[in-house]
Amino acid sequence: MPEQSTPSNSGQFRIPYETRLNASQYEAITATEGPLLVIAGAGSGKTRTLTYRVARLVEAGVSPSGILLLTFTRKAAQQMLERATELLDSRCGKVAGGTFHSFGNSILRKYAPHMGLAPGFAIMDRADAEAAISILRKEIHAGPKHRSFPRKHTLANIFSRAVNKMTTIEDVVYDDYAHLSSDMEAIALIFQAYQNHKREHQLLDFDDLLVYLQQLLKGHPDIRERIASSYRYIMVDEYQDTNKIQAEILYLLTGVHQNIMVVGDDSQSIYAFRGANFRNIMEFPKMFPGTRIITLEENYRSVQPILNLTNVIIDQAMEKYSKTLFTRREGGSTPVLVSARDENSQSLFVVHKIQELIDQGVALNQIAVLFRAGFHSFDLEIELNREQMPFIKVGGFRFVESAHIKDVLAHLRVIANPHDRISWYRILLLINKIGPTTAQKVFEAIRNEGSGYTGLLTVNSTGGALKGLKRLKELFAQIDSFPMSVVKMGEAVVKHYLPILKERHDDHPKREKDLEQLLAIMERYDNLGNFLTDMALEPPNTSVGDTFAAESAAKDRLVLSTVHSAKGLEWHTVFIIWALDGRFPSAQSIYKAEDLEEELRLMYVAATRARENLYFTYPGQVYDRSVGVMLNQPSRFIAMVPEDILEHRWAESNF
DNA sequence: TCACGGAATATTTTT
DNA sequence: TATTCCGTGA
Repeated sequence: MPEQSTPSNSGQFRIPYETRLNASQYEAITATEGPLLVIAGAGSGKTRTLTYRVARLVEAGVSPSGILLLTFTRKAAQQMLERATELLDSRCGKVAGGTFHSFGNSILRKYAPHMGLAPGFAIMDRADAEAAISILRKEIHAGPKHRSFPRKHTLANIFSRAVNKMTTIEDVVYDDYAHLSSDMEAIALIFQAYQNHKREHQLLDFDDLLVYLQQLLKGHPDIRERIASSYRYIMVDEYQDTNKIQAEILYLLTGVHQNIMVVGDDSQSIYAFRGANFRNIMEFPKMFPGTRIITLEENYRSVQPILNLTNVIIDQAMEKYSKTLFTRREGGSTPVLVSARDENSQSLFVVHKIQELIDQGVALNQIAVLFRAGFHSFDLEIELNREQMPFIKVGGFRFVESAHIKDVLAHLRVIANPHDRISWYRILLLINKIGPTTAQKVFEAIRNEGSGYTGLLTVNSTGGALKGLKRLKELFAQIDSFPMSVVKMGEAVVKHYLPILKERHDDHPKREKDLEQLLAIMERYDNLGNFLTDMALEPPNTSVGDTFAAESAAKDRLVLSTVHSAKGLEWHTVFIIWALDGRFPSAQSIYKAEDLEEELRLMYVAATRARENLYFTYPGQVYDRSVGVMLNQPSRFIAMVPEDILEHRWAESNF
């Protein structure tokens, strides 16, 4: 019962919380009742605070299943709960934790019928959504064609933005895509068609998980009460990156008790493109009157010279809660800005410097190279391979997005949901002599059968497609004939798919290894639906290639990461490459103050990852064809920083 | 109806 | 830089 959880004497606790935390952190973990906002600067022990708070609540006797910890990735939640388990005991592992999306998923599975959904609804990832939009786009936009009608990718962005900001398609187009306003009607029509499509096929995209959850809570007071009272203590990490729907969900969830704690740093808000609004954090006290605010300003991560620089960076922001980080960590060297002749010389500089660091005894996995966009590391990856330096790449183009993985997943998805048109198309188009028209016909036959992929058997194929279709039929007949474990189904599909893989991709040995990895993951599942949901909702974050295998084992590898994927992490030494004006900030962001501001925060996030050493590098003389200019200036966020805070150097030309 | 080749074109970031 | 679009030949 809640009364138990507000003990005033710390004597009953086994863990000496007060000595393990600083005064502000301790205040944050003991203020368990009522709304609480923690403004936590970079490296100020945010994760530590959350972890200890979970442990203390559990130690105080709160039922673990009554605690909800919402984080940005499932991994973040897992790590915090593991850490809490180490601190206290295994009860902490029973705390409910995950992302807003995964929370939405689990609640909706339970209450699906109340929302007119089948409990077995499927989740569409971004690629699925775009594929569906593409089909609808062609149907609706069949009329007079002009070249600049938005692509599926742009349409998906517009739709998602409107949903996450809880506004209309019209508003989004006028505000953010003004050049498309002449296509307003068609865009709105496609959006309607997309919504209908999802409804008809029992499909939910990422945004729907939030929308349906919000509607469920809002429209069903009885259910809301039940859920709200089952989670007595709610904690939210990275609150600066939540959007309006998420804020509303929290509001609805905490109506009963108001025991909500959110942690965040407005200076680290970097997901506006996804509808996140850093003002959420400033509005929290208005949403929850009586909010207690605690600020964590002591930085435990970086040495003073690094903080000097990061403070200069963030001082350029127009709008922020003011806080100044300080550290007691002494020594450390001044961050360095390195000019390189071209991209390759930048890569060589980084490789060379890393070798130096290793010689000095720095572990490879304590070094990270960060960049604005996934492809910025291509050249460096080539050099790393040449030097046989092991690395793992996080962010950018991912494992599950690669064609061969998607192909295999599509086969599994139609087993789980025979009405999955997108996956059927994908499968059928893999077969020689089958194009869109034939695929359409086959799909109609399957749909008319109703009872699932047995409909495939009714297709009497003609012409060249015969052979391929026969193989496909055999595959499904085999899977259908007797119950199989998830991984056995996977093996059957892979066996069927291998000849196709070999024919279509000249680099098939590499891709074959990826498929083995996929099978290894499947072994952990005993339910196909759960496997597919996880692959959509929480796919492995690492990029393609054999690096993937090592996800669990903490191997000694260099980390390459997008800045977004580096959020919350830290390393001994950090390199920020492509710190070139026009790349970081990106060229398309410099026209809008808002966008530029987000780039600035992104640079701040990147720089605050470093504990001891921080290097910025940029290649001179890069031609940007999209803008038609030569880029040769360092990022405007650091260009004017004086030498005593940021040392300027040239990469030696013999690299 | 499919497959292929050339031209246009838009370019992060992620649940 | 790769994807996506569009026209042509089989």
